[in-house]
Amino acid sequence: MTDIETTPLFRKLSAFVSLSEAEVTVLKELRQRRRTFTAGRDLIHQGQSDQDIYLLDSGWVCSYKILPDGLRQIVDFQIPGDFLGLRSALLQTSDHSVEPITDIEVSEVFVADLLGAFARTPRLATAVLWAASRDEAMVVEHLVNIGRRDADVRTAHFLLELGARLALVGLGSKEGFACPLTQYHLGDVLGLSAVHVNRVLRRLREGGMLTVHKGQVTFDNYDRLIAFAEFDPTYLDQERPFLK
Amino acid sequence: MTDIETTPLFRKLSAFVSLSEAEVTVLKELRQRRRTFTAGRDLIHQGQSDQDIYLLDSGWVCSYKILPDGLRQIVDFQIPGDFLGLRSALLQTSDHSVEPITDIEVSEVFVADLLGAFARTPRLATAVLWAASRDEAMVVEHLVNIGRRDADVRTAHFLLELGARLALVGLGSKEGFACPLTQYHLGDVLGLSAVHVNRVLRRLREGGMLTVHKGQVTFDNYDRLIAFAEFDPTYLDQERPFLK
DNA sequence: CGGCTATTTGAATGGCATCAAATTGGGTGG
DNA sequence: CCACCCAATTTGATGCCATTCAAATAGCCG
Repeated sequence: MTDIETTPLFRKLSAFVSLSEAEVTVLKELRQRRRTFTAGRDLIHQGQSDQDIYLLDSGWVCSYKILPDGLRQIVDFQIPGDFLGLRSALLQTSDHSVEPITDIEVSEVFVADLLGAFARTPRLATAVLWAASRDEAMVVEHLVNIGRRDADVRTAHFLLELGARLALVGLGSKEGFACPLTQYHLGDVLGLSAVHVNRVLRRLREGGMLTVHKGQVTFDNYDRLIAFAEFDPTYLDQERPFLK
Repeated sequence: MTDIETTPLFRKLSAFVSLSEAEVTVLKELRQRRRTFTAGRDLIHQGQSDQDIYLLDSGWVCSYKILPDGLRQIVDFQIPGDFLGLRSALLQTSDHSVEPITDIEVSEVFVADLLGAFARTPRLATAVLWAASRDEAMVVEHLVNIGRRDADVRTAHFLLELGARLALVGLGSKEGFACPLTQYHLGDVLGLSAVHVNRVLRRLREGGMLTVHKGQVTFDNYDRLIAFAEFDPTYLDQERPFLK
């Protein structure tokens, strides 16, 4: 296993709380078996109970819900350093499914171990609560996006936000980012049909704002794009650890 | 102050973890000044930083975001026992505003006290993490509702879910519940115009499913309604404490 | 009773979905 | 290396759901 201080989870939690030697050790011991999953095969099924928690080491996954009529809504994408199934474990039953978009590597974490770690190192519990709050803030922004913005602004805003998240872990910049999502994925996350996503992307491209092509999102004019999308670029910033 | 064991927060956390005598004492000591706010005046402003946390004792509030063009999206309603501003405090700046819908009573909780309580009684931290997960699950369900259901089903589903939440704290039943929301509130929470909400409510009424009148939501035919709304009535159930 | 807010209804517009079909491109096996 | 296949992308045509604008009615409070 690589040195923990370079892992995405450590980097993420460090943004909130300066972890002590002992806390890092606890964090390290949480990780059990390393596992890999292939793209497209669900890791967690809606309705499943008592499944384990995973920590995403590499690759992309999405959490989604399926409605009775087969429509799908993607709630969020997870990138390295994110927990998979933490909420499901706490609530004892999964309210959503989780599907790998690319092949992924995860570390298994046992629920009992995690709760034990919280008991022994409370600052870790607070740090995980912080991370959960950050996830919730992203879902909330997503909700507003779907509820109140039209398709063009919504799409631009979503891609900017995804780029900002990826930039935080070194996987993107103002130029753009590598993106394995299809137009079907984009439709399901944006609450649009894939056909309409295609038209939206064409308008954004012809407006000189962004291009999506061959697994690459390119911001052609970053400043015009953030103005158009009403995007707040400071949104995900976390400049200083909160808990000393 | 009333006996803590009858407070909504205690009832809620007890659904997840059996609290010890010592933990109850800590919970009791968290509550500082009791304050009241009048309907319509924001308690927390979008963009504000370093504000305190409140615990809602009575009344209804909503959390919302305002877009640059003035459109509003209500993210969630809070009812007694819910924290206000917990996420904002952890993230150090508020990504949303909070407005009382009715006159409300809150207890002030200092951030430092709460973090201190987590350090001394880790089970409390886990319980609050559980409560936060439950809140996130509700936001996720709301997201799916807006993203993928048409206006009629969306509205029916939302009112059923609100009724279920209220039933958990003794404020509603299969018959219906008292509801201070206007059609503007419903529009802003459902991502619809108030005018269209009116038409939707008429269709639901004429379909014999539910009636909204004079601050009262009445489920005229509960079974037909849950079938129509694709509502899972077990959704918020929490039958047994998870942490012994 | 007057004034305000919330509700209700109508008519016209438009954004997005749906259905259908053509085209592109990557991957695979012969 | 080419032929083929399948998935993803692209474009057109049509219809509907929800918005917007407008105005009337109902209900509540001072």
